[in-house]
Formats: sequence, structure tokens, C-alpha cells
Amino acid sequence: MKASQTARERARAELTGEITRTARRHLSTEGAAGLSLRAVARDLGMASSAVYRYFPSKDDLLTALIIDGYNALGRAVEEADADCDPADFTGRWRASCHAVRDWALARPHEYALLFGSPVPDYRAPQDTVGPATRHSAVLARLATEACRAGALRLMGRPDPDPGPLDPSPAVRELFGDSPEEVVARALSVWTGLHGWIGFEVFGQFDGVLEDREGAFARHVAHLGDILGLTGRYGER
Amino acid sequence: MKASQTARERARAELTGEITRTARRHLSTEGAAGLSLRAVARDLGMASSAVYRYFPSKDDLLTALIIDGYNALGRAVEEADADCDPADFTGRWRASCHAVRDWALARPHEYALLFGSPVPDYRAPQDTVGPATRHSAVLARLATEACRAGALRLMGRPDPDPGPLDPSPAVRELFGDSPEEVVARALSVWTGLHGWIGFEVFGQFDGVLEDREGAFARHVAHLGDILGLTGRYGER
DNA sequence: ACCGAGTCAAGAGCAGTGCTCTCGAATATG
DNA sequence: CATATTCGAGAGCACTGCTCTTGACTCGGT
Repeated sequence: MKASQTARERARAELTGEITRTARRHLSTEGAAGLSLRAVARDLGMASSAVYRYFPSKDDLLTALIIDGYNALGRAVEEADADCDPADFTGRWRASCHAVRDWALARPHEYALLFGSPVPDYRAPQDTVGPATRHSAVLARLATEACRAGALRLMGRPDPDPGPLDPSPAVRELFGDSPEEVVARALSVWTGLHGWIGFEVFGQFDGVLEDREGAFARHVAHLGDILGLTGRYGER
Repeated sequence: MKASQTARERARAELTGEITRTARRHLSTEGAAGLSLRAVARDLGMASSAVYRYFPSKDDLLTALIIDGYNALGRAVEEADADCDPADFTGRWRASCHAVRDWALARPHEYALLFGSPVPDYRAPQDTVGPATRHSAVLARLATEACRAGALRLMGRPDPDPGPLDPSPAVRELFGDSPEEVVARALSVWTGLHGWIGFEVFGQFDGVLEDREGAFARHVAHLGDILGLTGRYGER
């Protein structure tokens, strides 16, 4: 291809990035529902209609932001996990949880976009499921490795038996040959983690609990118990 | 007071109720962000400006819906708990959890209004905290009574000690003389419960898990373990 | 070098929103 | 009965997402 064509495509990519960047800035201050294509265009000094050349609808812009968000969160958790001693499963668990929380508290509106109430009339396209899995995959890998290493205190199903778990094949694959009980407990701690963080981000703790650092550390320890982690819990 | 005055006030109360009723209907189909004062007015056959005689702003309408929602949820959980043998703490815990979930799944948008991402520019007034506490108070009471009855397997703080918990006086009062560890674990299961339900309501489980009934029963059992409940888990 | 094809930004415009203000009419109060 | 208050309706403002048209620009092939 010629350089001239590349020039045009480069300009397009440049502007696309510029739009998503200022959109994310608006998102972080106004929230997802307050994000306005016109305001973004105004900020960039262009007509609102011009933005539609790059994003056919507001949903498409949101999708781009969501994918970016999932990837950023996934990367943060992956790095936190990689910084740990691979054999220190409790430490990895703790680090991963705090990574998710730190990421969420640093950009609450972005977290709300990923894990809060879905924006109305928005239907997540298939492109989002890959990046969405990313941060959860860290947890799944952690559980699988801990299980394989014998570092998980395995427990039976609750009594009486609630029946078999039926995760999707993709999820089942994430956990390798781990027993079903590990998958079930991983789901519990996964939701338990986001339940806490969501409550923090969405203000549900206001007037309930002020020192959330220490309380979260305890929560992570409780969740680790559910998962069956046997190690001790260190400081952050 | 004269009957005529009562007549006007009655008409006012009547119309206020009518507005909240159709607003709740719109909310349940369109979601909180899609709720439009004009659409509600249209549905009632009145001018949009007339609605402002009854609710000075959309936020005030939302506040009314939120208060109603918290009360309805609280009542549902209270009734579920009251239907159980008071000494069967595990059964009460299970029933309360399922009551929250059933309520949420039956009106996802209303649940999202209460526990999802806060609507932009909306600041919850003080009137909402009372009803908001209601359903959580059931859990607190359950934990307190179980603790007092010796039905709770008490555990120490995680190792090493993350320091004391510092809940607000109102929360601390809900738990009576229960040890701090019970409060900490109640917070864990409280957030863990809503974490799961929120993921269900917000579609986070789509493509991950299809049989959510059984999986939720397991989750409730896991949370009961955190709380230290010692009983066995029966069918619903 | 030029000319048609494709791309682009801009403006006007549509339908919708929350909200305010004003103006008659209905109602309650002295 | 007269006065004061309440009420519904309409017009209007500023904003939103989105569409369509118009004119300018750039690119690729002859």
C-alpha cells in the first residue's frame, strides 16, 4: 500500500483514539449515562455529526470503552498476580483481589460501566466477552494451579446435595481438570469479590463502614476460606 | 378540617399514587435511565408540566420509587424469615437469601435502581437510609440471634490481624452484643449475597452459567460457612 | 496532469428529554 | 361573596442522539 493511503488511515486511527480518549475522560467525570457524543465532539472542536463517521452510534463508542476497560482491568490483575511467588497461592489471591479493588476505586464510573446496571438499550456484542473473561481467567488459573498443587482444602457439596453444577464449556475449560467443587467455590468468591467492590463503588457502604481497607482485607480472607486456600494472610 | 379540604388532599394523594404506580410500571419495562416524566404524564393523559406539581423533579420521583423498593424488599425478606422456625438459623438464612434473589429476579430494573450503579447526578436523600436498612436488618438480627444461641461457629480474625473493624454506630447497634468477628463476617455474606444476585440481574452470568438455581443454593451454603452457621442445608 | 470515486466535516433538522414560566380556571378560605 | 391558593395546560429553553444533505477534500488510475 502507498504511504498516502496509510496517511489517511493513520489520521483516522488517530482521531478514533482521540475520541475514545476524551470519551473516557468524560466517562470518568460524568458517568456512563452522562456521556454525550455532542459534548465529546465539542471538546474536540468538531461537529457532532463528524463523530458518527468514526462511531456509528453511541453504543459503539460505549462498546469500545467497555472493551478497553475489561482489557485494562485484566492487565492490572494479571500483573498483580505475576508479581507474586507462583507457589504462594494465598498471596496471589490477595494480590489479585486488591488489584481489582484498586482498579475499581481509581475509576468508579468505568467499573460501573463494566459491572453495574447495564445501560438501557445496550446489548453487549460478542467482541466484549473475550476481554471480559480476562480478569476472571486469572482467578480460574489461580484456583486450578492451587488445586493441582494440593494447596486447596477440598470440601464436599453442601448437605443435602444441590445437584451438579453446569458451567458453560468455556468456563469449564478455564478450570482444567479441577473438580466441580472448585469451580463452584470459585464462582462464589468471584461474585463475593465484586459484591464487595460494587458496594464500595456504588456507595452502599456510605454511613455503614468507613475503614474499608481493613474490612476488605478481612473479606478477602473470608473468601479465601470459601475457596479453601490454606496459607496465611500477609499485609498488602 | 373541612371535608372539602380533605377532598383536595385526597385527590392529590390519589394522583401522586397514580404517578408513582405508572412510573414503576415504566421503570420495570424501560429501566431507571429510560424513565421519562413526559412519558408518564402522557400515559396518565396529563400535561408533563402538571407532574411537577407532585414531584418537583425527576429525582424526587426516583426517590419515591427507591423508598418503595427498599420497603418492598425489606417486607419480602422479613416475611420469608418469619415463616421459618426461629431456632433454625440455617433455614432462616437460606430463606432470606432466596427471598432477596426472588425479589430481585422478579423486578430486575427495580433491583438495579437500589443496588446498581447510581443514576447520574442523583444524591440519595436521608429518607432512603431507613428503608434501605430494613432488609439488611433481618440478616443482622439473624446473625445476632444465632450467635447468642451458640449456633455460630466462631472464628478468629485472619492471620495476621488486619486490625479492628469500625462499623458505624447504627450498624454496630443492629448486632447487639455480638463479637466484632460476627459483624465482619455478616458484612462479607451481605456483600457476597448481593454480588451473586447483582451478577445474575446484570447479565454477568450470561454464557457462564445456565442452571443458576442450584448454583445459587451452593453459594448460599458457602456464605453460610463464612458466617459460621452450623446447621445443614435443606431443600428450598 | 487530471478527473471520477470515495471520504470527510459541517450544518440543518427531527424527535425526544428535564425543567421553567405564565396564564386562565377551579377550588378553598376569610 | 371576595380573596387567596392550588391546579392543569401550553409555550418555550437548552439539551440529547441521530439522520440527511451539501460542499470540500483526498486518493487512485489513466
